[in-house]
Amino acid sequence: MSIQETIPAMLRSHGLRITPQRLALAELVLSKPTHITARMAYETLRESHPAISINTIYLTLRQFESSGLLNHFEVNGNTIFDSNMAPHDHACCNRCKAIIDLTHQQTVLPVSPAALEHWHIKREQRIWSGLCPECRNSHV
Amino acid sequence: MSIQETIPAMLRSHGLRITPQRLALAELVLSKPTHITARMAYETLRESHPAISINTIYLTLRQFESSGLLNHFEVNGNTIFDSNMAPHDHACCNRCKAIIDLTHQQTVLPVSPAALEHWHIKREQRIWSGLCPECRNSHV
DNA sequence: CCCCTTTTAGGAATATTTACTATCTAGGAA
DNA sequence: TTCCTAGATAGTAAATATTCCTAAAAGGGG
Repeated sequence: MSIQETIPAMLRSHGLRITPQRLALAELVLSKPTHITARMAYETLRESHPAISINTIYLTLRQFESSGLLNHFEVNGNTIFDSNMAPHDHACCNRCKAIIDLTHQQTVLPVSPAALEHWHIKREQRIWSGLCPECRNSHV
Repeated sequence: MSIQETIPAMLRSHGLRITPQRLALAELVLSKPTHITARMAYETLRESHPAISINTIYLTLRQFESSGLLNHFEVNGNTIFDSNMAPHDHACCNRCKAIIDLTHQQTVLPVSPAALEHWHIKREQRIWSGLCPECRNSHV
């Protein structure tokens, strides 16, 4: 999300109508860098929008992604939607499922390999997986 | 799969009993570097083992992975089992779903970031996604 | 305020993966 | 070789995730 751009303005600038459901979902996931599943978003939004449908959640998340407002990745059987659009990588704990961001300064610059020169690459993702410090220390 | 090691010997050395189902699956996925889904393995093995259960496929693939004979990754909604145990990365076409291997010589050496120094990292994966040359050129 | 197009909710369909369980079998022991 | 037991399998059902379909509702430009 661009600095100083309101959520309604952001939706409008991507040609998306302002609806209560869309606004609520955008505020939940787009107002700050967030990792969330469709199910988690659904459970959260049901508190304020009891009639909201999970179908709408999926549809709207896909729209946000097509509009370049979100990315998603899949790990440990979950589809995670990520509103941090700055280039970064992830580390995932296989036990507690925690996911942390790693900036490219923390890793190394990604280099598109020569073997992909005729591809049209949209995205590069890197995932480190294993046990986070807490899970590593709690009994194996 | 170690060079010159037979499939039965490989199963035995990992404490896995030799059964017709397990042998067939091992020959399908472990005898050469392979990308395969559980469903694809099931459909293939049904030809030679009509009564085989997809349950067995899932169970056995998980056993192979626990034994260090396989890895898996998730992309485009599919869980891909990969018997190439040499360090490598992947490129996936979002349209035709093709998946190619990229050796680390083709990319850059992965470096475990300092932020992960207290983690117990088991695996690092990198996925480039977009359109492969063929899909890129066929009409958008 | 009207109208058209988009959006939504809800139900159903599909696909994937796991759980449960009774039966079967591989392979070591006798 | 035969017996025995732990491990393996098939089948069914269940849990979960995701998409499809459709009628009804609603946003927002004119």
